[in-house]
Amino acid sequence: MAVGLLGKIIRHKVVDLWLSARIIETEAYMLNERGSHASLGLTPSRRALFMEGGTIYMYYARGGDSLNIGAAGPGNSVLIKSAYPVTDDVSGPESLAAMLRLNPARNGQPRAPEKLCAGQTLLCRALGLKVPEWNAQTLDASRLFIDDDGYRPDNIIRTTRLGIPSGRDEHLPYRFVDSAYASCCTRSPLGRSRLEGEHYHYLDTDQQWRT
DNA sequence: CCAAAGATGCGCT
DNA sequence: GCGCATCTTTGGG
Repeated sequence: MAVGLLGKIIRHKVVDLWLSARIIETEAYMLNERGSHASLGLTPSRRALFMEGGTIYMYYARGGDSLNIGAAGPGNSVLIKSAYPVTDDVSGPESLAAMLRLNPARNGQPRAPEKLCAGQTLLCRALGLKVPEWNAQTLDASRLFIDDDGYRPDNIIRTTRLGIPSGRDEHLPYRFVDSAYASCCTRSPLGRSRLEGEHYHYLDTDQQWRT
């Protein structure tokens, strides 16, 4: 599911505008694995992780709102980590302008489009997604949904998730990035001194096709 | 009630 | 790559 969401467009309606962004980076989290919130057990703030597949789980990460979509099976979910703003027939220039206003840089200046949704909390800010409004809710074609315009990533990078402390299954290769947008994700996996085969892999075409 | 710990972001080097 | 701001959740006293 984390791979399948790459390239899809997430759309959120704010007042009378659809705000849209293409998903370029995702991470998978599983119930039976130490990196996930679900593995910490069922509490009121984590209840959405144990609801029906498709339920939205939002939580605060270091002060900002973060978006997950529940997968099949209790406790499994996909964290939407970064995206790239989309302007098309549904979201015109005024939608992009609204996103820029919702997520200005710290100094108040507008961000470059490449940086507007380059992180899990930045994405939520740009799309106007808030924990109190969307946690434990379901997708809704009239307000928030995942769209498919036919785009498919040519190459997908598979690597380890960010921010997982050691001893918490930090080695699991559950982070996925559309390589065409690698420079616009949370942190590029393709830095100098990052080696293909050691720090990251490209997903087999075979594996990509199956998803 | 308080301290500590995050599935982070930013600015600086 | 590192330090620091940030703010909610959680668990212990």
